[in-house]
Amino acid sequence: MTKIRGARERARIEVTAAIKDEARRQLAADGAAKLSLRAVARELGMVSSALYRYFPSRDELLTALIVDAYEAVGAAAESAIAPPATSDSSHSFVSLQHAPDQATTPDQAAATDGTATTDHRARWIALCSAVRGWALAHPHEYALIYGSPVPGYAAPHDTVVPASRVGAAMISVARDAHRMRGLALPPLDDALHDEARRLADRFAPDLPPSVAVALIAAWSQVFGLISFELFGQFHRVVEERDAFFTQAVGRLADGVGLPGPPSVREAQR
Amino acid sequence: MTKIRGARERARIEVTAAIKDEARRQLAADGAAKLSLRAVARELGMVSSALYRYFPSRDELLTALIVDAYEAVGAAAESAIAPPATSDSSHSFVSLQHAPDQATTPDQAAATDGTATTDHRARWIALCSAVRGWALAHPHEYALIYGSPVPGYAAPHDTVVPASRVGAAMISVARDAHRMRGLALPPLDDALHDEARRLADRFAPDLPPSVAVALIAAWSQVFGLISFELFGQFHRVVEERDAFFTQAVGRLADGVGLPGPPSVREAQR
DNA sequence: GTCTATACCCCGATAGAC
DNA sequence: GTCTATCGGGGTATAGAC
Repeated sequence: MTKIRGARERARIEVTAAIKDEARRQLAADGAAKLSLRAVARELGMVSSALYRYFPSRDELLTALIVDAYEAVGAAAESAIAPPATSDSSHSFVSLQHAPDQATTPDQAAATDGTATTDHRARWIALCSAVRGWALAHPHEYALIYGSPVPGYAAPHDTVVPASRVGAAMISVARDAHRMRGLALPPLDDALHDEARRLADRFAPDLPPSVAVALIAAWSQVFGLISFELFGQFHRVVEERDAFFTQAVGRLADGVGLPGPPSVREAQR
Repeated sequence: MTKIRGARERARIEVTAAIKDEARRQLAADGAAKLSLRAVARELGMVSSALYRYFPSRDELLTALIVDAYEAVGAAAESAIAPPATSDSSHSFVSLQHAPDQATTPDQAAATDGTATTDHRARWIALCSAVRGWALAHPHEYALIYGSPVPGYAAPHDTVVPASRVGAAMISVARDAHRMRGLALPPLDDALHDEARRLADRFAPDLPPSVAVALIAAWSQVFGLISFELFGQFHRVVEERDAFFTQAVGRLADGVGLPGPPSVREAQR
């Protein structure tokens, strides 16, 4: 299916990649709203009309960049929670190498060798740190998918599956914890009973409804932390950002029901 | 100081307001990155060069819009936590009327008549709901200040004080709770001891350091919830958004140490 | 699939008359 | 303070030759 058939196809794939690379470069300089086919073409030494053979419009190019970004951050999230290698087969190694840009923070490594009780929590923190690492490494692509919507651009349906990968990874961490009876049940407002059922049915059929609600909230809150850091709201406010982020997502893990080390529970109240 | 001196000044003020209004209208249509003085002038029946008498550049106009937006959302936040009227003086009434667009959610009204124990939590929820209400009513101005940074635009120092109003309001809720001994101490990672001290010294000198850290995290997480709702990530995911938001910020209140009703604590574990 | 040429739009900013 | 005119850029998209 993805097999390269001949020189023609190969060339097309390479040019397409070159166009997207240059477009990403321009994204960083001028933002998504001003992404222009002409400028991309100019920089590649092509003439603008030639680009239309690869992308039928500016919006299609934008869509390709958005999908790529969602796939990249999703891959970073997934590889951060990859099971600790069934064997050291080349397969799992490749999958780990798949997102070379992801940040491997010290905390992540430190947390990984914890006891079985803290394992799920460590995976959650590793996941969140990987997403943040990708975001810090690719701020403009992050802004493209998690920042303000691009005016006049309506995301086509192609984007919804890639967009769900990070959330799905979060759900799978909770699911694993639940399977191993390592999940505490978060409280749930009465007003959300129906919504919680619906959410669980639709996104996490094997999880308790209250966990589904807590997960969605935590999901948005992780990106709240990252967006504030990336968009400048933490400028001259938060300095030790690695530690701050790790503590914050650790507390979010509490909210989802992922157990923390005893020291945390002890300090409560 | 703000007294109108004559017809000339009055006219200038009115034209300035008209320009900003039209600019806000265009913000909604095309986004901040494409805000153009020419288009504003065209729509107002002026010629583009005339605008330069009011705003020396496009960026100055953008700055004015940003400051206005921060002031508006700050005012909404502040009036949501206004003390329950020392008397029914016209002053406090005016201050409450100052942000007519803020959402007064049912939850907010319901929570307000709780016991003294839940009072601080209710104020927190009211504050967050007011911010969300303003955001839903002014999505493009919200995107302007809390969305992706405008490419090529560097925020001048004039924006930092207005930008801090919502955060300051949150701090004041926690401060009031602390004064009345209604604040539980959140846990704090060892790695954050210094940072926590610094944050408390700088932004909330009368609050315990661990609360300062928790507040900053909660601050960013509230906007994470709002941004995900506004920027479309909750599309076909979260349906009952009022209730969802209220539950989520209620749980954030727990994280900051603002006491919740007994039912919540009971359900924990 | 790439090229030239073209139609028809947009912008920020300034000079200088009134 | 508003106007006309202008400089010097930018853009999307298509037609039609090669």
